[in-house]
Amino acid sequence: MNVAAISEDNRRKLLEVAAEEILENGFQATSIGDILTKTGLSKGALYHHFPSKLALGYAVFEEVFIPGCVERWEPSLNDPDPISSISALLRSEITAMTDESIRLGCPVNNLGQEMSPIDEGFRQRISGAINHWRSDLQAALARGQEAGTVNSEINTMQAATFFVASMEGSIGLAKNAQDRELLAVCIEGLINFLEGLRA
Amino acid sequence: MNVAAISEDNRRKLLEVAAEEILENGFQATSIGDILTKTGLSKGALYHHFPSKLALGYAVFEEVFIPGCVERWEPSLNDPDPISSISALLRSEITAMTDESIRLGCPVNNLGQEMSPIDEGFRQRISGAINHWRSDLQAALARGQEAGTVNSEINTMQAATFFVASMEGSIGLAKNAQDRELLAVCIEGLINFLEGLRA
DNA sequence: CATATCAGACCGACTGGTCGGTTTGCAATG
DNA sequence: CATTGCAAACCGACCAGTCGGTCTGATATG
Repeated sequence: MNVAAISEDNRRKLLEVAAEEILENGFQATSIGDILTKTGLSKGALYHHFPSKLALGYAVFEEVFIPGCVERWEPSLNDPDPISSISALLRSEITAMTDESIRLGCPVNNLGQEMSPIDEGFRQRISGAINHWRSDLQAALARGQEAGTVNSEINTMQAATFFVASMEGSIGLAKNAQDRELLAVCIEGLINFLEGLRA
Repeated sequence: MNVAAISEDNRRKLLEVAAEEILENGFQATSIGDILTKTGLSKGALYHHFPSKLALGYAVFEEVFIPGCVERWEPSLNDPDPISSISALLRSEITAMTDESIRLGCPVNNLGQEMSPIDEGFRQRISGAINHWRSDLQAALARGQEAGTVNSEINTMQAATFFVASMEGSIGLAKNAQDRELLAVCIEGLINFLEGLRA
């Protein structure tokens, strides 16, 4: 492995450990020192790759958290019958989520709730990602309307927005309670909502 | 004003300033020093009234955040037609909330999202408060069923739980976007949901 | 009524430790 | 031999929390 590859490897390691720490403790309470201990790297390495803790946080968001979300949702959002495929995705999440991921909640929402009021850089990135999700979902519902799987009379943007809000709220409730059953109850509500949008 | 009253006054001042700081910065990022500066009191005063920062945080939750929530929701939860009165409450919140309160979100949920994974004391208090809210809402819906204002076939606990999740999610979305219009769109979804529960 | 006593309320300097960030220098590599 | 990549020592600021001491006013006593 050449030097450039090793360097890139160290950068990824920093990003991924930082992501774990931020998910566990929040951004502000995440310690640079802890990240270094866990990676086995030094301050020099970290500040070689990232100019500041804030820049590291932004990079974690863009290069770890967002790709993780996109990967999970993309298939359902391109399905001509989005209601069925999203319902299936939701149902699978109930059992697929680990206890840890229930306890830690949604990385994007966590960061948004913590940082939006106090850092405009985070807020814009997170708000942008959520708007992206909303409009992708809206587009999926609109395509569903054309394909005849979604009721043509609904306001797709309103439905997409409410869905995203309820989804994040559901994950948050289950996170606080540390209770998979509560997640299941909320997802049942979400699926009921989606089914109500059918043609 | 006698000594005991002044002392109690200082305790309240500490609690209220601490509440503001926690709401703005989160619990972990709240600095004891900042609270002291804003109150004009000293370390001695704070640690005379509260044994630790954590104990101060618990007291803020129980004596400031929770009473504020209860006060707002209690009337609607005792109404024989909860769907109408909650809908009215939600509609009034759209205009009644200040820009600042949109930016800062729900104190209880903020604290829950931040502290649940890392402090069991906070988690249990917050989880308890949310369960209380859920079961009060469930009871209100059940009374609505008896009074004939709520569809007798719905699962009241499931509806109450989904409502709470969606409500918190809606506030969170608007907080992140710092956008009152987004709050209005989400609340429209919430009201649609409630109207769907009518007898 | 005057004085002594004492406890609760409070002050602020100080402690050990952690924070994010900087600097310096060295080893490996192209 | 110049550059990249990183290690390690180091910096000042700030953190929560402690502690010795002071002040105030209520109560007990003569």
